[in-house]
Amino acid sequence: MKYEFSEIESKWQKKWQEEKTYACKNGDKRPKYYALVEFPYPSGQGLHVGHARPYTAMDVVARKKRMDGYNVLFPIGYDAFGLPTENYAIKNHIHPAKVTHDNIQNFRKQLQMLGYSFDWDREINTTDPEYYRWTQWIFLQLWKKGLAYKTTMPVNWCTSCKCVLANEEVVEGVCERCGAPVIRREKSQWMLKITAYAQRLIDDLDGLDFIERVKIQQKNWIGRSTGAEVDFKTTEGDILTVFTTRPDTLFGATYMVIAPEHAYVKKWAGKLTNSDEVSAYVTEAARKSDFERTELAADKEKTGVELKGVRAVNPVNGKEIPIFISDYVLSTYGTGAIMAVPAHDTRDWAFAKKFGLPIVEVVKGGDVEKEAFTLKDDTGIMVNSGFLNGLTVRQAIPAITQWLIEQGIGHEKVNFKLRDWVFSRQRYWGEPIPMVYCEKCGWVPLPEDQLPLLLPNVDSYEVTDTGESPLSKITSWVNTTCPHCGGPARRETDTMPQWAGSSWYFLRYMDPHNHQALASKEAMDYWSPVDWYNGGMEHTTLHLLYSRFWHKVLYDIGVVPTKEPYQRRTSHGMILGEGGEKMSKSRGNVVNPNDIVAQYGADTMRLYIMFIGDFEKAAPWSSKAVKGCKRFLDRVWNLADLCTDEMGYSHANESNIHKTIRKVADDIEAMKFNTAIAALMTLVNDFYQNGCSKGDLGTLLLLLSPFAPHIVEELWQRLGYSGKGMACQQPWPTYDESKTVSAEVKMVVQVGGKLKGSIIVPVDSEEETVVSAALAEPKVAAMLQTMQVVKTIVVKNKLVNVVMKPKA
RNA sequence: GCCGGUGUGGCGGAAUUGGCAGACGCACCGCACUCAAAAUGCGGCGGAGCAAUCCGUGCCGGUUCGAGUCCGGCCACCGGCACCA
Repeated sequence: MKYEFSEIESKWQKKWQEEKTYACKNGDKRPKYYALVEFPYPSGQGLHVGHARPYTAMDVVARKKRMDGYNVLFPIGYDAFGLPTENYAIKNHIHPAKVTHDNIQNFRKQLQMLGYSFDWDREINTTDPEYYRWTQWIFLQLWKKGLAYKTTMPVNWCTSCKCVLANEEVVEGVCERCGAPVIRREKSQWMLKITAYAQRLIDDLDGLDFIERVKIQQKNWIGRSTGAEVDFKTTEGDILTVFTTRPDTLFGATYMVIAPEHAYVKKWAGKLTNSDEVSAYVTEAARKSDFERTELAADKEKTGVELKGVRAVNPVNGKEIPIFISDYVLSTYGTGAIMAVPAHDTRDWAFAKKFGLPIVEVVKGGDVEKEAFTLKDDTGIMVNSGFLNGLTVRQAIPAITQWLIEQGIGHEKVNFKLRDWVFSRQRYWGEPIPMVYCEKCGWVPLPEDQLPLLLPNVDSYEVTDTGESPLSKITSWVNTTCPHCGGPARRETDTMPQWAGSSWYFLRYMDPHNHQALASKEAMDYWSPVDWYNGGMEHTTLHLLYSRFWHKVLYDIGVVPTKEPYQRRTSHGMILGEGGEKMSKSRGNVVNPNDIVAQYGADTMRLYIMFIGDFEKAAPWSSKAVKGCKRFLDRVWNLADLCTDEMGYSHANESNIHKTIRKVADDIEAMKFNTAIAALMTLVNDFYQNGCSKGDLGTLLLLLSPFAPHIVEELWQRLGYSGKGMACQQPWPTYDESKTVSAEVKMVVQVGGKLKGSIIVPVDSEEETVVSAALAEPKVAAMLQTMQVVKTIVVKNKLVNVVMKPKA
């Protein structure tokens, strides 16, 4: 009897489809478990082995949880709005909806080919008007809460996509998606006020089971820092406010710097004696792309111009100090102005050295002529600082802050690096923003009963030269009436970014066919929160942060029952090409899951992708190693012919079976899928060694079923177990703790920590018994001719270490 | 520069919480089966040595009866942030 994987796999996949084996029910009495994977973008290339790793992992988890007795929600859908589809549509003159539809067909087929236990009745698609109706609805709620606003500001403009990007989408000055340079451009944009949630996005991480690196990366991205705002009087009689995290160094502030974009540059323009030089610098700074700025930042070469004719006054000592403009000060952070303390800040130090400005040491502990002394702890003592002298930095910060408050010129202040989310995209294939502009009433939201605002058909999806969305050309759609006053008005023509639909999709799965709400209250109460969400690290500061933000807003307006959407977040490593480099079309090292399934079957594919290595780390694909997994399944298959008819456990394997039941369960929970499979392989090797009964094999099949469900169902049926139902519907085997240990144990004998041999003793033997057995061990006994025992260390059931010294 | 992570055989990787380094798999070698090969089964497989033994988890030092694991100091690579005051 041969293992015909291809027939077996289609047989069971068909049965699962027909019987809806993996459908789950809202409100079921069993405890719920919500396992989530990041839904794919249905690209034309189809499913990639990079998808198979996290999807298989969570499928294993979902299948295991069902066997543990949970009502498991394990859904899938498609994040289908986005640029590649639109670009493909433009090139081939096919409607993006058609492209999307075809790609989804292909993805669905591939996902089913791998035997994933998704509940296919809950499949969603972000481009479906019944779906994006609620994406638009959420936007309206954000508007009502004052969290959506339109403003003109310099934005990141991708020169190739001809589209605005969020800060999160710009990587090293280039577009994250296409790699083209990003320039800054003034544009009127919809913005979402994620900054209003900055503190809560940090604080609420505490109660979550996110892997630590995700928490840290999110915290760094949000970038909270505590300091003070300080007002400096100027010779113009106005006030220049700065933000500093080092108010303790105020006595060392020998000059000030403001960003080239700072409003005061214009305000003081008339007073400046070097206005030509200043405006030249401002123009030059504005001209620089983000890429050039980033490049220059790398070598830290400082540039700047003094604003001659205007000076500021240091409030602690009354000294007049110069004011510079320089692009090392960012207009978007703090107040866009700083007090420069060259002795204790490396950037200010470099600038001061270049421009010959005074460096005044106010914290003793370094050599400020050589480099800035920046430690912010108790290492340094305040000097040259009047009433602060003698204090440590940590003591000086509250002291000076108190003084600033008393003087009425400053206060404590918290700042974040996080900026508001640029939400407009000048493209066709996205959710229309349901807003209307009326000359009389301003921006007016579409009434909720007019949702969904359908994406109109256009003749051409080409981007316009002016950088406006293709929608702007459809005048019949753009021109409308104001929902407020009934007068003529224009629709917003920008669409939402791809992150919109994915910010709430996990809620729709809970109740995907609801026409009254994004999901019913009952459904959300039952399923919330997602118990385990696995996804890529690349989404940590984008999707994961955005969806936490939206969820908190929905929580605040009473729509969702929990503060946080996801209880546990884990992340998988990348699958690399055979040589260890990234898989890419250009390198020609892409592995297509279809080929692996055709050659070895879905079960081998699943098993290998889980066995390949540590789930959290990158792992190179090996076409040779795949065979090892196929060989293992062949060995399992052949056991059906070798096993005895006995229904219980055969004695020789019993303790190993109990141990393996525990190990596989523990390893799945800890994402150690590779060692879970190794344990199953060991057990199979034992079966070959010691023989196995039908009962042994039945248990092995149940343990294997989350990983290789098709072969398991087939063997389960052939062994005659089908009266109990399918293997995937069985409870997880139980183990007996007492049977995981054998009656006797091998203990290691060491002398001075070096391995000398081993002894077999009954479990939990007394120390004296163990020690005398150890001393009788031949090698140890031989050593005792010339040595004497100093002491012995016994680790229960593990080892004996005898410490010796030469006989006197 | 800052934050996080990782360094273990020819390769992918194991090793509760300081207790037999190299589980499991790949590759390779040997044996059985075969006319032969493949497949399969069984065995071997860190290095040096005939052996007893010695050496071995990126490098240098330390703590400990005992260190891949803990501490101090380096090096290399990967990921994130990057003039955030």
